[in-house]
Amino acid sequence: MAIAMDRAQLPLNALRAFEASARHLNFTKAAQELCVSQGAVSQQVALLEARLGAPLFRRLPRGLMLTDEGRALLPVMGDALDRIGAIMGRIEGGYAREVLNLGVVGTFAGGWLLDRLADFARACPHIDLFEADLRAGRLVQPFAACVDLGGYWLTRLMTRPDSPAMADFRHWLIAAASLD
Amino acid sequence: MAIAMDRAQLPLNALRAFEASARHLNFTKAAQELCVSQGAVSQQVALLEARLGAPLFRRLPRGLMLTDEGRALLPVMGDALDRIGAIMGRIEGGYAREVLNLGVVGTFAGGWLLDRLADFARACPHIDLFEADLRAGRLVQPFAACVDLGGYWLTRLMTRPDSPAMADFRHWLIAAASLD
DNA sequence: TAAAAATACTCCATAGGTATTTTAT
DNA sequence: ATAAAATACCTATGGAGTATTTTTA
Repeated sequence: MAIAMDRAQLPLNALRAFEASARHLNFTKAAQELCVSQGAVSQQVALLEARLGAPLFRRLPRGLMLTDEGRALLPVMGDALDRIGAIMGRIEGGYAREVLNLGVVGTFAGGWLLDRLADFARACPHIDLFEADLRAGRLVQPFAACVDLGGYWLTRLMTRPDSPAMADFRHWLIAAASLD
Repeated sequence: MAIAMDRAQLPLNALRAFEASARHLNFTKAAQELCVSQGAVSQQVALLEARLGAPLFRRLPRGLMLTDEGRALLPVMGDALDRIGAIMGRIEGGYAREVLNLGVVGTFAGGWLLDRLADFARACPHIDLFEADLRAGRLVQPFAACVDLGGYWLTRLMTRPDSPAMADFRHWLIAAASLD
């Protein structure tokens, strides 16, 4: 696995411009969505491509085509922006008050636990957010899984289990089972 | 579910400043990590809090404590930046050439499929990236799941299945099974 | 040839720096 | 009293606008 790019250096605005461009396959339409000019989007994408050392699009007379690199980048950025937008909307709307954090091992999450979490979500509508880190020893590490259900998230937690912020989570539950 | 914040308006740099601050629980250390001044981080976080209409930290004499809102935001941002940094590193290193995209329904992915994908990854090391959208009719919609295994990703695809970009994916496979 | 991207040039808003004050225990 | 955050003020860079040229099927 290649070294991850340092997050301090990530050109986040350029990545957003890329994501919109890749969805529309058209810089002009992306610019409209982002409320900026076509030239601005073109420059941001060019900057990103320069940083990566690889083109993300092939420029065609009637729009754009994704390169393999662009094709790899699009779903990651689309997903990231979706999730960020969702949590921002939740917080803005005052719906991020109660948090349940959950660590799960193995195939447990897909069956027994998931059923019960659906019940739990119905029983405790005031608890808004579930987050889980799933690790499976028998697979190549690191293993992680994340699950969305109905606007609630089972997504990975413990991204950095040694972070001081993790010491203060309200609930901390580790569930482990071997259901193979 | 609250309305998601428009991605064009997301203050991405402020969100990055928040994420570093939340990990360190300290603006000064976050500033060092980001190679900017303490005042810059303080201002960015204040801007973000103003946008959200909610504080993300409680300021203490010896550092910071996350509010519920901050606690909800941190794992989302940490995860997003991890994933973005990883894919950027891959592309930068020239490891994003071949892409296999995969849609999966139900509990299929956790068992049968996952075993075979591990084999597949060994057999086809030149295919770098797997991506999957998992939907389960019996759960509250929308349901999605994503799985990381060993630096490869099974993460959700079809974020926007109607996007023109999706028409051009190299492989498109839908696997469905009822293994309950 | 036509639609859309690249580019050149300019401008300015905003992110950031420095220095100082305020806060909370 | 002290460590760290907030603030004030200033600077400068990078993001954005407009207009034009270039690209390529």
